[in-house]
Amino acid sequence: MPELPEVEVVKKSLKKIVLNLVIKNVEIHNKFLRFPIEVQKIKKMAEAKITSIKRRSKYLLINLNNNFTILIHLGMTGRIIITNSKNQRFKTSFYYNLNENYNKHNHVTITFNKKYKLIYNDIRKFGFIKIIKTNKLKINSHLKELGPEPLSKNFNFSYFNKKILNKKKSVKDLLMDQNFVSGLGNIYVNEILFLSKIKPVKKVLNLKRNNIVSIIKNTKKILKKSIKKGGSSIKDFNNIEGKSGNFQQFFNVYGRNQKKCSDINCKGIIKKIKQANRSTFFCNICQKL
DNA sequence: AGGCATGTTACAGG
DNA sequence: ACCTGTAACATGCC
Repeated sequence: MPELPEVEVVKKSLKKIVLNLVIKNVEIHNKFLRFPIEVQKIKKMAEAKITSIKRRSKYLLINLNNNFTILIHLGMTGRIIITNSKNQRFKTSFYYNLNENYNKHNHVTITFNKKYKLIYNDIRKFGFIKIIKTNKLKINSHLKELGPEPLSKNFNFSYFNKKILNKKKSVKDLLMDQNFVSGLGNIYVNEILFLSKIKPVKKVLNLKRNNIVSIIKNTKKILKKSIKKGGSSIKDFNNIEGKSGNFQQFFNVYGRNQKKCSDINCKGIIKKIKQANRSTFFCNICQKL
């Protein structure tokens, strides 16, 4: 579920609950995530206080007052569950199919003062948790090569135009490249290219000025709108107010194979193809090469 | 049963 | 050295 808007919503939710709490205990139920958890290292975070919570791309950074940062990536199915002293879940969490079985995918439990708990749950275990020296974050291998945040001023025409020189890849592959722009994923890239009326297989060297302008504009627009709607969820996702993210109902192409183009003036049909092993959805008429 | 899934990265080959 | 594409990771759903 998590692309930039979902991680941003999780970050905002976390800030409201766990900021300034003190870690009292860390339990590892299963250390074999994308990268094995360094058990001793993470256990040493006991007694540290959370001083700030940030997001970079799809990564969450939980800064502590002991000069360390907990770096979390949610992968495809990672979610964070926060419970209070009565083990009641705050409605802050990614969760889907939270049936009686869900807690078999709880991998890490961090207990705070007030008996609040942060549980890292991840079905497919593509996510990870690492402990990094805060002053080494800039040279961390996950973060150092990342392109600009799509919502920042650094993601602008001159940056885009300069970066695509001599590139042979398709515009979809470009936008998926976290070193070009960081935080977009398969859903939002498909949606951005629909709004920009550009065929995902179009080569970047064939992009016109107005294509670039339109991609940048639509990227910012759709991400902002999704964050405002509480993110999207193919399954269930609740934000701190207990409302589900419902941005998915605004999808124009993602998951709409063979359906009519959502532009009422267009007679097109949504097609599904594969690019770089990922599904691409586009309207066969209004998205042009 | 087989294909598919919101992500990243190690590796092979050019 | 760079660039590009592919496969792999693990689990569940349809």
